[in-house]
Amino acid sequence: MAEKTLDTENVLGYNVNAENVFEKPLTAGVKRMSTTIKDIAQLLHLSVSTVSKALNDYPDVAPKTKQRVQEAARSLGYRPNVIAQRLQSRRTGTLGFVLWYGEDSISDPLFNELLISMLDAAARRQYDLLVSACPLGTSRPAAYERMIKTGRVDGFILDGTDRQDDRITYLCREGFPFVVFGRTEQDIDFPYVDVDGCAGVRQAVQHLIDLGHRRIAFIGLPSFSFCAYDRRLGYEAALEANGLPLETDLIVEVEAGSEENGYSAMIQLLELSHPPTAVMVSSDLMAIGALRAAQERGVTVGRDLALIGFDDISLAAYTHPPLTTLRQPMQEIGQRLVDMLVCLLEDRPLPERHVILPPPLVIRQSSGETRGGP
Amino acid sequence: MAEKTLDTENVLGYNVNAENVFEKPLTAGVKRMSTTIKDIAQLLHLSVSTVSKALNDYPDVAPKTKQRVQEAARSLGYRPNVIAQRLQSRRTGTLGFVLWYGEDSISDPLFNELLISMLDAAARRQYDLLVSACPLGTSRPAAYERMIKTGRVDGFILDGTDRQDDRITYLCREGFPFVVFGRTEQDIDFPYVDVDGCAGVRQAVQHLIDLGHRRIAFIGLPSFSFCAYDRRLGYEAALEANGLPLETDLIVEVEAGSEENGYSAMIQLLELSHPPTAVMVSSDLMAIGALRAAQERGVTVGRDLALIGFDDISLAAYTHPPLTTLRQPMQEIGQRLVDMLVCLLEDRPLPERHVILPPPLVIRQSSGETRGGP
DNA sequence: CTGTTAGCGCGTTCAA
DNA sequence: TTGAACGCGCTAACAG
Repeated sequence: MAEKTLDTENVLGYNVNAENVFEKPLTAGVKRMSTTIKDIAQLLHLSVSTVSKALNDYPDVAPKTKQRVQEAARSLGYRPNVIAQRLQSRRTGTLGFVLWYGEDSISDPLFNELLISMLDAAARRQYDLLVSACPLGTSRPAAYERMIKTGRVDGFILDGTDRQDDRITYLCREGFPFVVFGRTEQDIDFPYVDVDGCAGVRQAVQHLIDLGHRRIAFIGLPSFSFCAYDRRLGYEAALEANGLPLETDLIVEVEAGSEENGYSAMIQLLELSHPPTAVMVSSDLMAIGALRAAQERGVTVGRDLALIGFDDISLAAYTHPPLTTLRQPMQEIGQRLVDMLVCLLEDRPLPERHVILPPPLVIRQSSGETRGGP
Repeated sequence: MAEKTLDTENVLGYNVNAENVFEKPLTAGVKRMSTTIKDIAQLLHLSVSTVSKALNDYPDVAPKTKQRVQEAARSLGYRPNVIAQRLQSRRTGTLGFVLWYGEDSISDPLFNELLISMLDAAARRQYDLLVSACPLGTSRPAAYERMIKTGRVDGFILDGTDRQDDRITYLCREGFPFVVFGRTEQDIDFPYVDVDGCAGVRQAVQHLIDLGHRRIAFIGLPSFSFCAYDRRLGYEAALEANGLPLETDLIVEVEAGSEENGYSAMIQLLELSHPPTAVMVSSDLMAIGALRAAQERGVTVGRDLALIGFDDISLAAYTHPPLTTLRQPMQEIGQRLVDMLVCLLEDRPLPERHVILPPPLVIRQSSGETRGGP
């Protein structure tokens, strides 16, 4: 959202973030498209309530009328108006997802997969998914509060947790249903699905150690993010378990997981007087940047340098060399998030309140072959 | 959506696509969260309608009461219930977007940008965007029909048009509002935004010709897709304008714009007895695959071979060598689509009914420097 | 200026 | 077994 290429400008001079508490009512433009229960009732000389009951398969309707009604409905192409159903039932049948975007997170390659799997699972459960995009930097609880107060959604799916996450504090206090992709360090219990970044990275780094590496660097994300911190812990744990020293020179923390940041972090590592022989990178996009940096400096990844990423984005298999990485099973994650939230909303017991999935280590060529001693 | 990793399976055995015309009503679980107009009315000993009018700034309310009401509303954190507003106004305030996904289109890198810009523009106009994911292969008009009949949306945004597009035929016949990213060859007039793929590719190929290339290949998408065909026309036009022959050997059409397909198309071209010296590729993702193929075969892109992509995805700047490409201004496209549809919905005149944006040629290293004759 | 009445389309009492 | 009456929360027409 950097550039303002559009010439139509802020057409109404409308400022969404202003203290404009009262959204103006939707104006005019009435159009009738679909058939209603009333139409069927009139056609069949029945009462509206009988038709309604027939359509919803109530037991106290004569089988004959039930059939007549359903046939009429079918032939008229009747579909119940969800807005009316929602008002009546006081349930929106809608799951909310707020997409927090910054300059960099716009092209997050995993988001597509998460979105599609959530949409798919939601549709299967007869729910809509309402996605709302908000720029990072605005108050986060406020965005959720608005959706709650205006009655748009029944519950939320959150992702990208911070170690201390104000959204979770807020939603818990409100008692509004939600599930989370990710964990926090807060002393609050909430339902979540997460990938075990710590164990995954630990396994990956162990793999590097087993290959003979001793100077292993780490390129990570800002440690206020839970998963960033979690992954880093895995890195530290692996070193410690193998009696290797933790050298601060070898740890680079960047602001966002972009290609460019991976590139410059790698340059920084390569310029060290005693550069690492292996690098664990917290995201594939950054790993691709790191790959480019190495290539530019004449360092052959997979031979002179071992590199492991995180995510297993679709391109990871096609880099040069193909990227060893930890795979995030986004399909399963999205599906489970939706299933859990729907359980919550329908007062069904949750099979598992906390799901932690292991990210499988996908070994390709970037981590190289076994090598000699240090 | 290839794998079925989830063990919870089809929990209810519910089949969305079945002839299940009547969605079961949303069950139980009533919860009161927000304050209503009624609450304010009771608190202030006023009638509901007066409060409503005060909130909506009607002229026929005493300034004093208006202020009292607005203050009460503010302090109670009142937000109008959008569901009720929608039922009343018979407008959903919601734009619909159906995301058609296949195996490959899941990781379409441009979709993120389109989505965010649409969400952003919609929010600015006080509209929600309802995204619905449907697998390719199911009836397309049916998906839109369902959203219309159930009263979920006021209008649609379509993308990825075919030269003959059944969705457009359907929506036109229904007289339901929609705008399109892309054009068709049908004899129907509808509002659209599109990128001039023909002119863009023509310019790109001309650039290659100006660099001295004479054997220029084309890797394209299936020609039932409008933009695929459009781009190919640009390729052919450029050749013809320069008196170059059209050689069918040099044209490869793949099924989808994946990295792998770009790779194998490129391999096919390189194995020709008389391979091309330049290749115009219809998408960046495919161009990245083509890059890999060239590299693998020891062909140095930017020197031995010129390569141009299409899209300007964020990674295009970071390939090796950086990719010359035609940039699709997704921000502007998404914004314009939303603005146009909102105009339609609010019966405001459309500034432009047909918008065709030129895709700027972004010259990087993959197209190489000027070279000698053929 | 305010309040009463009506209705958006639906599901759900409770009488008949 | 059917239908009449009510309410979800809101806006809108009309009386007072």
